[in-house]
Amino acid sequence: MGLMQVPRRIDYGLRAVIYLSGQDPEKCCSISEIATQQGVPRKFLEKIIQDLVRGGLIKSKRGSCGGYMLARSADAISFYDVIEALEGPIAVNTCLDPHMGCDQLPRCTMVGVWNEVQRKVTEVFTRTTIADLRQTPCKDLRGASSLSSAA
Amino acid sequence: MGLMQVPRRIDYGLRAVIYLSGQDPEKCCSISEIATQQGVPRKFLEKIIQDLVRGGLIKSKRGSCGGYMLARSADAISFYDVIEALEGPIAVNTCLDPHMGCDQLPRCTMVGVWNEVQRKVTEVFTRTTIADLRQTPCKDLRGASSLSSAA
DNA sequence: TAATATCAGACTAAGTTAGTAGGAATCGGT
DNA sequence: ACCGATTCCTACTAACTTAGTCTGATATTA
Repeated sequence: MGLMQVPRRIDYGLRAVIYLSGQDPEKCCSISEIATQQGVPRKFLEKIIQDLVRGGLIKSKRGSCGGYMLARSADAISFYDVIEALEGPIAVNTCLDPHMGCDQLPRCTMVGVWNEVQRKVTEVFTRTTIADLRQTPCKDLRGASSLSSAA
Repeated sequence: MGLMQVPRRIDYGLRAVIYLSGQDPEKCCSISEIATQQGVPRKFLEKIIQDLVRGGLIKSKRGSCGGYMLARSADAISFYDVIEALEGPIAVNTCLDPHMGCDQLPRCTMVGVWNEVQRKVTEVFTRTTIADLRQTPCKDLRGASSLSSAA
């Protein structure tokens, strides 16, 4: 079910970052707090957040009263930053993966399409920042989008 | 490797349909012909093409001198038609899947983003027809796209 | 030093993907 | 009527990925 579907890791990671963006910037939030607030399995979230720490998006403080906070302001963190820190670059088809390339390139006519899709997806994710997502009500967005996509 | 990557099935299925679109519309092409011409494992392609037959995109003729041909003209078959026949509808995140929905909807702020991405991807795939892909040289497309995306 | 947290790595169970194998049904030509 | 070519159908498998869990080490504060 669900072609081109984003993995749970990314959904969870984004939720965590969004949650942190809504907290006092000086406050440290523990894994348990984030996990319960966002409804994400605690141990799983722990690993995800580690990747975000290594990726430099989140700062951590160890020990008692430790926890996590954003490494920079929410409007300087894009959706794409989170996605890339967790799963690496987007590659809609293997032929766009710089490591592999297209085996039958001269005759292939699809690369242009994959490229266009990838560019559009990347554009949205790059343009959207975590700050954009803080307070927007969801019901309106969803109704509007699905109606306009149906039209 | 490769977030949001399209499965091989779809790549192979598209190649087959594109190949058929380049043949005489009355000619029946066998699996072996398509497979060797497009460099796709034969038995695997067999199953994929079956799905396209069931989806009504390809007509088949059994028996000796049998084979496959497009069920309708190439400009009436979109990329999306092939994709959907092989893998069902696109759902960028589970919360967009009508069966599941979003568990934490009132507080969720991401649905709008997923929706926008999905709409754009779907738009490209719906707009592009198999006929568009027949003769376009690939090198030009690729060079142009990657340059403009880098800019 | 005790409690509380992050950090690190191995492990697992279930599902998906990419294919293979073997054969039954069907058709054209002789 | 038969033979060869081909589609059609079902079951199977090996490798990989995903979504977690478990155990424990390390660092910090009180």
